[in-house]
Formats: sequence, C-alpha cells, structure tokens
Amino acid sequence: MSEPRWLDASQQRDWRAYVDGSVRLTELMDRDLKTKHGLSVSEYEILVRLSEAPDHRLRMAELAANASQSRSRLSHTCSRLESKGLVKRDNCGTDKRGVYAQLTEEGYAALERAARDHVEVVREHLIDVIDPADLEAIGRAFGAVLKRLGAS
Amino acid sequence: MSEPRWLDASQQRDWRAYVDGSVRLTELMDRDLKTKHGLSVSEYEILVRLSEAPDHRLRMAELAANASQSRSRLSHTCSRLESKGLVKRDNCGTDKRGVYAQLTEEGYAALERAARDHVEVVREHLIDVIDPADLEAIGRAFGAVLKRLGAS
DNA sequence: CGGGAATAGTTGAACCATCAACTAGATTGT
DNA sequence: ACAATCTAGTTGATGGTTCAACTATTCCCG
Repeated sequence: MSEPRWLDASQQRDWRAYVDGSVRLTELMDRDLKTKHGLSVSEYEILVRLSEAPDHRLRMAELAANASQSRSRLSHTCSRLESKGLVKRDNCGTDKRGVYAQLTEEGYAALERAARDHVEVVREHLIDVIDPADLEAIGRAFGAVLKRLGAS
Repeated sequence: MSEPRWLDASQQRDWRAYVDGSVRLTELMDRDLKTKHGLSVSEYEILVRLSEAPDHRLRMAELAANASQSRSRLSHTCSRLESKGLVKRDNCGTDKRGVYAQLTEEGYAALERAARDHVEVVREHLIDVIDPADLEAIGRAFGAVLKRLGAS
C-alpha cells in the first residue's frame, strides 16, 4: 500500500487531453458511420479486418482477436451483419467446431462506400489538424501500449 | 463526389495502432475500475469532474459538457451514482429548471480510493511505457482535436 | 404583458456490450 | 479407446448507452 505516484501537471494535462479528445473523436466517427451508412464502429472494424484477410474470410476467433472484441461480442455483431447481408457464416471443413466469417459482395461494397466517408472524417478531425510528427508519436506510443498489453 | 484522399502507409499504420491501442487501453481501465471499485469509466469521470469543481458541485449541463457525455446519459449515470450514495442532486435556487450534482463525502472517499489504483494502471500501461516526448505529442495532438471539435 | 422559441433536465424504449452458462467437437494422457 | 480437459463458438440475461419525446421553466421581443 505505497503512496501512488501521481502525475505531474504536464502529464495530467496531456493525459486529460487524450481522454477527452479520443472520447469525442470516437463519438463523432460513430455517429457519422451510423447516420450515413447504418454501421457502428465495431461493425465497421469487422468489415475492415475481413476485407484485409485472404479470400475476405477469417475464423471467428482470429477475427475477434484482430478486432479487439470478445468472442461473444463478435458473435452478436456478426449476427447483425449477417442479417444485413454484409457477412455470411460458413463452417470450416477441417474443424467441425470452426466457423468462417465471410465478407459478401454486398459487404465489400458497403465497406468501400463507408471507408470513403470515414477516411475523410479521420483526416478532417485528426490527421489534418495535427503535426505529422505528432501522428508518428501517437503510432509509436500506442504501438508500445499494444506490446505491453500483448505481453500480459 | 471527389476521390478520397487515402492515408499513406505510415499514416495508416499509426492510425491503426491508435485505434487498437486505445480500445484495448480503455477496456482495461474499465475492467479494472469495475472489478476493484464497482465504477465504470464514465461514472469515474463524473466523480473526477465534480471533485475539481468549486464546492464539489456542478450544474448538470455543465457537468455533461465537462465529461463529454450527453445530458441523457448523464441523467442516467447520475441516478446510478445517487443510488450508490456517491452523488446527490440539489435543485438550484436561481433557476427552477436547474439541478446541481453534488459529490457526497462518501463519493469523494470512493473517488480517492479509485484514483490511486487508476493512476497506477495509467502509468503502467501508458505513461511508463512510452517516451515522455511522445506523451507531450499526444497531448498536443488531442488538444488540437478538441479545438477543432469545439469549433464545430 | 403575452405568446413563441429556446433551454434544463428527465424518462422509456430500443439497441448494444458484457458476463456466465452452455453445446459440441478436438486433444491429451494413460 | 475413453475419460478428462480444453477450445470454438453461441445464447440469454443483465446492465449501460442512445435517441426521441416529454415537462417545466426562462428568454426574447413585438
């Protein structure tokens, strides 16, 4: 039960800016995707990961890890996406427990449309308003965070 | 309907690291606060803002803006906090529509306990694992994001 | 003053995430 | 081979968030 090592004033300020800014930014992206394309951020993320996978398909567990979602959440989200016709499930031949999530043509098209708008929002509210060197710093920093988290 | 200005490879990598890292980090903080102190991040944020206000109280609207929450969400969250005895509502004399959210003694004590653990998590998973200059960059960058968002 | 517009805050319903419990198939050890 | 255990994925209940609708009060202005 040692004394906590409090943040100093400048750390406090920077941390607070990050918390507030990222909350507001996520909110904005969420509303934007939802109103213009009927997708939540987590649905969007799923589509992105699938689109980057070979044959546009991934095993559920891999997809969950990839998109930083719990398996349960992925299952629900995937059902929603399936009922919208953007994804379909196939079962895996080699492992009868296994399920592939497969991006449909329609899903790919929806993603392409959404991505165009999305990248514009990301530029307009983050990338174009900060110093390029600061974006690199952000990448470095959160890369380190991921490495730290992965190790635990 | 112009061509979207896609991100280049390095922007893409940095942006992705940020998205993944911040999702995972928030998740971690959430679970930590919830298991150790029975508080969600948004409840915690409310307590923090109140603790920083004069007399430990704020008008609902101001508190909502401060904590980047919708009024509706604040209303619900506040009710929960109230039923836990951490906050109480007082109505405002000068504006009969107005309501003050007031941090209770118990609420302040709970916050103090939670903050000790919380700062440790933030250090261990972000501040202590990144370059101090990168933290400053993060602060600068998200400060700019907030400024951009505030202007819209 | 008085009536319309704006503001403060709450409420309930629908929606999404989380957690624990569950089914079914694979793996391991003896 | 077979029981114990582990992994893949789903499901349903619970609780938090969002959205639209609502009440009550204040502000604005002719």
